[in-house]
Amino acid sequence: MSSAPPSLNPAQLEAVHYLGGPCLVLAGAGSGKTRVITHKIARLLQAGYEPAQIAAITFTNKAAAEMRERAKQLVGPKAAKHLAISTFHSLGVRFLRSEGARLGLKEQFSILDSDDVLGILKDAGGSSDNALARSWQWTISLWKNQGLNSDGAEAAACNDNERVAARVMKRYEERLSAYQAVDFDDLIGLPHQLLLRDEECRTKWQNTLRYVLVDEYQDTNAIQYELLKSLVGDRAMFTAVGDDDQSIYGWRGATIENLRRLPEEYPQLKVIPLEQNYRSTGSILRAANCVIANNPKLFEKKLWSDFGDGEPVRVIECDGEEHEAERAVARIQSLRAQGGDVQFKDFAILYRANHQARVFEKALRKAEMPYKVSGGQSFFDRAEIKDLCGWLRLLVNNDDDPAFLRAVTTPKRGIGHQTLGNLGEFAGKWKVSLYEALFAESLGTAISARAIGSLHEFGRYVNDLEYRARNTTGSEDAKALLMGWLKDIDYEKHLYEGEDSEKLAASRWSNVLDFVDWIAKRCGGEIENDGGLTVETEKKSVLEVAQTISVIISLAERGDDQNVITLSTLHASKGLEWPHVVLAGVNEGLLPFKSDDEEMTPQRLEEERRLMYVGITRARQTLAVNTLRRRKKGRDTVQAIPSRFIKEMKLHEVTVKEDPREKLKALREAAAKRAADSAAQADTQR
DNA sequence: ATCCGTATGGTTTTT
DNA sequence: CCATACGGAT
Repeated sequence: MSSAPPSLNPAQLEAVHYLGGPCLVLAGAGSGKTRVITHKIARLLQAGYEPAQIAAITFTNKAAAEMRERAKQLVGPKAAKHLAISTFHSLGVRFLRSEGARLGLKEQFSILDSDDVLGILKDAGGSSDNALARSWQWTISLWKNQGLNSDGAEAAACNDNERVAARVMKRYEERLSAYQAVDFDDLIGLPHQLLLRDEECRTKWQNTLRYVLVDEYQDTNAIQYELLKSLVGDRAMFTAVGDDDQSIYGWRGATIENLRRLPEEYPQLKVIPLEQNYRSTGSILRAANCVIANNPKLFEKKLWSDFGDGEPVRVIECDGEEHEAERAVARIQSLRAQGGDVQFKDFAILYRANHQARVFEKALRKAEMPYKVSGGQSFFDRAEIKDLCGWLRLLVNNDDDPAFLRAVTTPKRGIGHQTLGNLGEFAGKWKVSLYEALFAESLGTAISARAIGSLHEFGRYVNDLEYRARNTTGSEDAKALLMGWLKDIDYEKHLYEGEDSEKLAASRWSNVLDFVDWIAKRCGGEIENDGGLTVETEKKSVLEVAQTISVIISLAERGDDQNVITLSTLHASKGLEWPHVVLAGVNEGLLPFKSDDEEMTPQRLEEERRLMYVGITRARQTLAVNTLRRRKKGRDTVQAIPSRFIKEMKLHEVTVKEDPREKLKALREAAAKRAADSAAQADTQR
């Protein structure tokens, strides 16, 4: 974290204490926005609001958890516990759990993730083509975010593809309601619809959440804005915190229109810019300001800090990708060699596109330096692992409906959406889980005898497996049990049938085997040779291990405490900071990114520039900007020109009007580093 | 028509 | 490196 000042600065104070009406805090990078939000929460409590009446909305679970943690330190655990700090989506879940009945949704509805949705769309649209199904998913999501249902979409469809998508959407809607399931878009869209049309409900919620704070406001999309508006009502007691210069999710539907509209729709809006930065040196901030100055401004804002100039921003010219990676490695080594307490975790290498990570990974491995690639999809996100986790979750908790749906359909066992729809309806009527409904006496009234047969068979199998999982301990037996299970459900065959490429299916199967080993190992009982001592680890049942999987996953996904170099996309780096940052591949075509088939509009370029701005402002002490002289394009290497953003940083037009002694010191250090750098570089080139 | 091989080229992603 | 696209072969 940045070194926080002992007290709030005047702008922060104003933002915290203004409770009189709608408020927009323009929080520049590193300006202490989380601090403002948490202090404002404390201020609201002081002003007489109940914790449960204060909502703070973020975009990611991680941000929400962090916010709650920070609030806890300020207002104490008791109050913090009741604060409504959550993501847009989990607020939607909470809303629908309590109000869903008004929409015919049972309390225990299921939430589908995007893989689930893809599967349903392929099924509903009768296509096994992933790309096609994904394009439907994309189109449908866009429609939903405009507030359209399938009828509206049908009318709005302007070409054949869209008309097909609209028809698929119709069937998709039917499936969702039959399964008593919603997708991520519904978590925002349905509450919005309900608030709009049900006055009683609207009043109730406006009285429940009396003050709303929104973090990363520049990332909201059109429907989130509408939801917010109906949530705060005419009283308009809210604070939006955001930075138009860090809006980098336009391609995902986020719109800075929402920032433009705010002062128009709320003329009494209080706008407070936070311009003092507590993160970066003067050189870094100057470069950032210069770059962003090329964008038309929505609100005037200029970052400054009183840390002094620090190291100048360095532009590093490289021959090609490999050379760039070598130089980055050399740079890290030389900065560490300079002494001080420079850790691996103090470094980040940031790039535009994921594939750029490869070369760096290779170079870091070669230099035996530890690193992590953030943003790369986790082992547990793979479809095959999610399938198996679905089964395990069902064993742990029979009433986990999404897990039930996943397990009952993987692999296909003659239980189709018709049957599941009926089962879902039945379960909804009697307010029981799908699994419970399975064994109900009166199920015969809702479902054909044949289907009941398959369902009962499935239920008995799950029951039996659960029993065995509970009573199997030790890794040997556990492995046998798990392999037996996979054989029973014929999962390997399922993989090979579901995948047209044999190679891919084989790699999926090998992931499955890894997963089995991973669980089995945790069941213990193995004789381990630990430093000459023979230790028999404690035995656990398969079911016990299954119970802890979600915890283990969340632990594995974190790992912020590890002392490793971070490799990350610029997008994923937003909100984070490192003492030393390397921006990789800052060349025309890559950053700003230019695709062959899409035109570079001014808006596009502006978003790319904001991306550059985000990258620059991640750095606390040193920033290196890499350019390539040649870059790989497919087979051959082509000439590459430095990004226009480099010129925009105006690194050479700097007139330093700081303490001359500071300047001298900086120069000396820079010279020393250059020497060390080129020495290290010469080394690696040997 | 379908399948397999090689060629080609490559954004960004949370819920 | 991996996914998709397209062309040649069956």
